[in-house]
Amino acid sequence: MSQTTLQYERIKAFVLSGIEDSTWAPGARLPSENQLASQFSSSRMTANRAIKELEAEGVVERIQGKGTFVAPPRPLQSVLQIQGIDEEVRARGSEYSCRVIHLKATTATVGLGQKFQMSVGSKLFASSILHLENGAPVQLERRWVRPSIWHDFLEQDFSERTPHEYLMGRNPFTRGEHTIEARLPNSRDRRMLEMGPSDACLLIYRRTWVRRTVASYVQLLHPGNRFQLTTSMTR
Amino acid sequence: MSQTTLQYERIKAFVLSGIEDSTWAPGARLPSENQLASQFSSSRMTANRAIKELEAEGVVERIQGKGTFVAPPRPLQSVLQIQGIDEEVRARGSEYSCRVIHLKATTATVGLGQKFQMSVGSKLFASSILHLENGAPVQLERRWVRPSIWHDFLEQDFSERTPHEYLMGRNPFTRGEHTIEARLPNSRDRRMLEMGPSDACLLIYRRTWVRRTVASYVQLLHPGNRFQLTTSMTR
DNA sequence: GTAACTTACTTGTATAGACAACCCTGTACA
DNA sequence: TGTACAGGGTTGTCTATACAAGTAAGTTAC
Repeated sequence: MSQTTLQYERIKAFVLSGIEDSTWAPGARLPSENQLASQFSSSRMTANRAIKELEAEGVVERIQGKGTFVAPPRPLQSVLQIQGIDEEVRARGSEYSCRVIHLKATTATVGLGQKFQMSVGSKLFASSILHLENGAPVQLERRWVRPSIWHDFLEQDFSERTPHEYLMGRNPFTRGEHTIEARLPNSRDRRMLEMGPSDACLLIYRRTWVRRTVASYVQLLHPGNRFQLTTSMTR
Repeated sequence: MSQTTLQYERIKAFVLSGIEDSTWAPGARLPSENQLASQFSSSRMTANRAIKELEAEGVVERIQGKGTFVAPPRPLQSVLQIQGIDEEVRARGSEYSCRVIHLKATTATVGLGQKFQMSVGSKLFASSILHLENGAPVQLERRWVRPSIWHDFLEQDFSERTPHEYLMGRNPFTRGEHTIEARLPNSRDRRMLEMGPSDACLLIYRRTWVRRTVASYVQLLHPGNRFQLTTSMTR
């Protein structure tokens, strides 16, 4: 083993380059573990590790008894990182501030009851916060949380620490779901976000789970001319 | 090995359940491979496999010479699958149809030149297609592609096969980037999408790369009341 | 002709052992 | 006092082997 590079890395690189330069097209069968092992004078376990990692990376597919095949190209997946609006604003080099509109206990309406999978009238905590970038509103956040998960939600000072930060610190979400749509704001929200009469809103709904229970539901309202969502795609 | 479940799966389950019920908190040190191996009367390689898979799944972190530790919770990532609008419509059980507005050669404006990283006036192919769900417009697609990558773009019949399908079949994207915003449509687009005067648009810009060159740029215009983007989040 | 069996090859799992690379701590030495 | 070293524990890589399980094709028996 006087090789400077690792054995399994060399085998991975060999297979990968063969796929890159189309020596093996998608669906084509690759050399077996034994063939690779003898070609690189390694043990089968080392070839196995190399190919198994390529499988985990989605590059190849393996079928017991048949062989290893180049995986077909998969659809692109777009990833958008969910971080706090305050970090996002500061990351752009802008000054962040916020105004707490209200913070109170309330009861579940029909819509909220469905979202939380709880009966109408159950207790919920609600908050409404306006987030500003250099003094201009960029997000109106309406949030409902399940009291049993964050019982001291109402005692927080959200002008110091955003709800997002507080919730994540206490009980990190384990799952979430987004819905994004565009619409015109009602007159109250338009005034709040200081939007012109012909500006549209980007509206994001986010529902999060802690383990198996719905933990929070958020509506994020953005002025369309001052906010953009960007994501990047990879396979 | 008369166990019905696999050894490495049993070890993984053991460690995972310990993390789930907070026996080991984030940052805590897990038993070493040798300890796990003797506890499960397996070989160290089997314990190694179990823990290495947990590392690949992001559950634990390993430091050579020190040990294995419970990984801190990472930010949620939201994934939205990019598929053709036709598949999306059909997946909802609706009838898909489309109208090709135009399909022609054109030249790069200042904006397009920047997007494609090419000089103003360079040749580009352009298409404009209206996608309908049960006869109602759901997406107005304006697309520009680099001729050198898809030289027979203009000869395609996009009423038969969508541009997305054609492009992916010929030269699958290797990278992409999205921008999402909300705005009111101009009167021409509003007519085209059969939208009411108070309906907003969800506007998605998508730029894609094939290897290192910008390959296509798309504007997707959706009527806000007939279209929603949904995504799910995982760690 | 067809069904059952055999054989060869594939991947999947597991073992026992070896040495390397790295971290930490305690100890001996200057 | 401070530095160098040794030892023991940890993960990282690799070997050689074994058997199980699945696929495919050929062969035999009926």
